[in-house]
Amino acid sequence: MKIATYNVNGIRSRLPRLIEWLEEAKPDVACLQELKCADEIFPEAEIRDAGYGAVWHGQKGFNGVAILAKGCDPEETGRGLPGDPEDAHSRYIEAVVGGVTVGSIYLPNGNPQPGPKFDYKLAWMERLRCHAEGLFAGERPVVLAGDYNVIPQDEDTFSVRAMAGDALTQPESRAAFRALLAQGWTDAIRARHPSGRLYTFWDYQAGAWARDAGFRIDHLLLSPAAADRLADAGVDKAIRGREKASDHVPTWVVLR
DNA sequence: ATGCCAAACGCTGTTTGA
Repeated sequence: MKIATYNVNGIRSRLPRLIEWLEEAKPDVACLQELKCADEIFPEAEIRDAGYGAVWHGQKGFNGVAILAKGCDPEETGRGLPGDPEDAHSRYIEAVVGGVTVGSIYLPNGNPQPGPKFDYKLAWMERLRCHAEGLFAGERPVVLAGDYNVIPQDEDTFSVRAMAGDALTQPESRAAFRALLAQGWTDAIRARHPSGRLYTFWDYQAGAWARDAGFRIDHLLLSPAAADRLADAGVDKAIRGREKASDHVPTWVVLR
């Protein structure tokens, strides 16, 4: 069972690239982020024609998350991260597919920091930790996949110095990510590739792709029951070099 | 210290965000 996460950066402008990747990579489950479209204009028909059922939590202009499942409809188990009824951002959706609970996460970027956006990021991470604790306690296979907007360690960025002031590398961001992992989740890419640079994002600006100035911010966290089944994990790096590419690339695991 | 870029929105540029 192949489960992928892909921040598409606008599902309508990315649709040909998304369909192409679905046909090539054939994930059983695809968690999408940054749909940047309202619920009523989600391209359900095109995705169904490509062989995927979907659940989505959209938002006009920015944010928006979805879960796609090959040959079936994901069974939605939640939308919106619990813990703050005032939070109107569409950044979390959860579903069960083939006995695996899957969460699609679009964690706040948090820049500029310090400031209210960074405070929102940290509060969101604490809410995620609380929700993840409940999922973890269920002792079932769970995959929390998405754009975490956290560079976990120095080797996950092209330049520690360039990113020193960025919300993605702040000690508070890293500590919150570690607190989540400390519940017992497995960072699948690092479990499979303990060392080396495996970036998942390259900025559109300043020729970042051409000079391989990327970072690793798209993660798949596995509960023990899912980690026991981990067969492979990887990053579809070449996708970034295509015409009209997202600034993120698909990142995936294979579970036995 | 700033802009580099891209998408959405909606209109020939502005806003938002990464």
